[in-house]
Amino acid sequence: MSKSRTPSIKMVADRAGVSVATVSNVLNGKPTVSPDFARRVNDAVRELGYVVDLGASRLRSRKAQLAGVVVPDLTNPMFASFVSTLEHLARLDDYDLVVVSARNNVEEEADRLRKIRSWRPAGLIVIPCDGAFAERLPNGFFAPVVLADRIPDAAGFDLIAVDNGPAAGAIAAHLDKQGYGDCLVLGSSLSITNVRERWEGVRAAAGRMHVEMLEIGIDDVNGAQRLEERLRRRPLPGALFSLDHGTTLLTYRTMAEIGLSVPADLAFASFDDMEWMQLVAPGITAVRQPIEEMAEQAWALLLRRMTGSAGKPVTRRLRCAVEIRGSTPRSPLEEAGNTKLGGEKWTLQDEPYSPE
Amino acid sequence: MSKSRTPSIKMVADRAGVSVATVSNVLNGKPTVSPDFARRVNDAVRELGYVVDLGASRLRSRKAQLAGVVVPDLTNPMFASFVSTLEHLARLDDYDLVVVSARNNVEEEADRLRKIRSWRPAGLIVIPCDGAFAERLPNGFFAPVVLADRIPDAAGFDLIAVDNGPAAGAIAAHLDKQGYGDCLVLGSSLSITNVRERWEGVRAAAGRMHVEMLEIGIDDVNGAQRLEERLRRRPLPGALFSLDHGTTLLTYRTMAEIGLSVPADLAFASFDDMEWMQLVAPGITAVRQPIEEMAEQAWALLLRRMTGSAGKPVTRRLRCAVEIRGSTPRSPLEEAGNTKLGGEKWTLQDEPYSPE
DNA sequence: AGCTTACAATAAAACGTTTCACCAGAATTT
DNA sequence: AAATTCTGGTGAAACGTTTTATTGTAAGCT
Repeated sequence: MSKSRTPSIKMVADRAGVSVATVSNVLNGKPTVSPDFARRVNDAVRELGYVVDLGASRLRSRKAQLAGVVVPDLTNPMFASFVSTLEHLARLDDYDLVVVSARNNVEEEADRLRKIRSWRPAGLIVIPCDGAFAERLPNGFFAPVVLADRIPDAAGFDLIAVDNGPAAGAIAAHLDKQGYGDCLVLGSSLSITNVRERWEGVRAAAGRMHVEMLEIGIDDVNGAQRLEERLRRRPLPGALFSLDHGTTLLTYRTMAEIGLSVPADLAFASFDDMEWMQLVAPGITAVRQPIEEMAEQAWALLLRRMTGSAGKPVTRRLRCAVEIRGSTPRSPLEEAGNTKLGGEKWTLQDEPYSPE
Repeated sequence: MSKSRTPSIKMVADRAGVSVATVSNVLNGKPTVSPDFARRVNDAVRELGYVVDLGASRLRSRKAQLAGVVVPDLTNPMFASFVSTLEHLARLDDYDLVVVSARNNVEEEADRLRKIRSWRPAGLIVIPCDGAFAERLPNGFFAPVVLADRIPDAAGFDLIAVDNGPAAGAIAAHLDKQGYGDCLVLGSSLSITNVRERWEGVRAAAGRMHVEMLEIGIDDVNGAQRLEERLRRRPLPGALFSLDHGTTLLTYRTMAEIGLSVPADLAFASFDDMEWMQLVAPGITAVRQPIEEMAEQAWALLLRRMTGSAGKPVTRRLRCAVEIRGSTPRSPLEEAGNTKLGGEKWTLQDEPYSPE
């Protein structure tokens, strides 16, 4: 047997009896090649099972067709579906994607960003771990960067996000209108800009309802304990509003462990709508983010930037939908048993949102 | 301003006043370099913000330090956490990962496999879409391949999977022992080898319980309709056992829409334990797969193969845990109200499993 | 018939690295 | 002091491509 290696363009050229340049021309669809030669090359390619070496190809041609994606956590279903959509879109435009997760860790994110430069991507889509993203971006990074979902402290970035404030405000207004006197707002950390925006949205729209915020961190045992203590103290708040996915999970589990029941003991709403929230009874009132659309817009924008469109940084806010379900019934004191699955769907009206 | 480009090793060499070779030696920690020169090089690297070009580096050194990962669907939480674990492990061993999703599509998987060769990975970890994986692996592929989770029809692959048969059998035995007379087993498709193994495990362990299988496909409206029709027909089966995540989701939602209640109308169990299954009331009896361990074993095995360990293909079966919860109470006819959240945990005994 | 144009194919340079062979000088041995 | 071995450093080749410039040949024009 021949000492087989993965075949190179040279081996193809030899086998087809042509020059390397001709093989390259055929493979890249250059028009100046006769049908006869093209056939011979294609045959050789097929017989050898040749595929181009991306590294070498990119090195020489200096065109990347490669984008990097950095997300805080792949196991979060929101981000997973964000990545999955991006992957699909990128493929349609003939781009490759290098995806990395920061595992909810700021230093790891910085590390990944440094590392991803080695790939020489033509652009980057990043969902940053927190607002201080700008500090972690390597200084000599030239490729365009589009941020998504989470809002950076510093200006000057392209940004595709959702209207956190108004959407959270819609939930607060809903709770207020239903007659809840006070609402305990829960979130991982106000250092995450989204959580901050949501909390501010709640305060702005709370009306007569008294609101209060409790930060419980990410995977933080102390935070979890503070939450449990609060839920064991009496009187309970009339409603709970959890501002992010991780917090919602923890809160809901804690309530179950303590034996609190929704909505009899308190109402419950969540930012981030997950699949199971319409499977539990009663369904959980939640803000649903247009995650696929976010991916689409982010990709479209990055693609424009990668193909040379200059211009001022763009900020776009996408509109969330609010799903009203059984966990926040009209009047918590009088009728506490509306456990109908699912619920009416209420969409934010189309009012313009102007960031900053 | 200088016409800045992303800095190359040559620019570093110029700035440090040394040769390119020396820069390379410093960067790769070659011992034969004086502290003084090393410092100068490191300074220049820092000032320029230089990072190596992975493509060029790999091209010349011919050592890849790169592995590919192909999963059927990133939005499936199981696979997402599989990938996330792999990513972490790979980083610890200084490997890069290229992750792609086949989006539950056999042709797309074939396409991705072809494409991923262009990266010249040193190895591949694949969770195949179905058993016919071998046909889709490009013929001239030399790097080692480790399959995970799903069992291929053809032999000759390294494989890390779970003990589908025994685990599913344990659920069937449990249902039988609880006195359910018949069980409708649901799954996406028997063309997925896991589903087949599980179904066979059920049949082998069903005892006196009558079992029947219904395939409902993946995102298949006809299948969904067949399921709904069956659930509207009377008499209902005593128990439902769903063999994969997607099917569980669909089934549970359909039951809710029809107005069937668990476990009053029928018992319900699932292969694949998801977070929400202990959040709903009653909790859902489920088989929990050791997904992180699967990733660990797959990586360890691939790493061995990539670093030259030859030898016969290895098959390893990991043991699943069975979580008994309120959805499959002891006696469905007499006591139909045990809706306690959570439940006792039952682990498979440590009997050897031989996959021939 | 001569002279330009157009075409098809190729040789060779280049991309950013790593590695190999080599070299000058210092340190050691004889 | 001459001969040898180390030592720390460098020039140039090589990796697998794409691209540019160049060649040889056939066709089109006076």
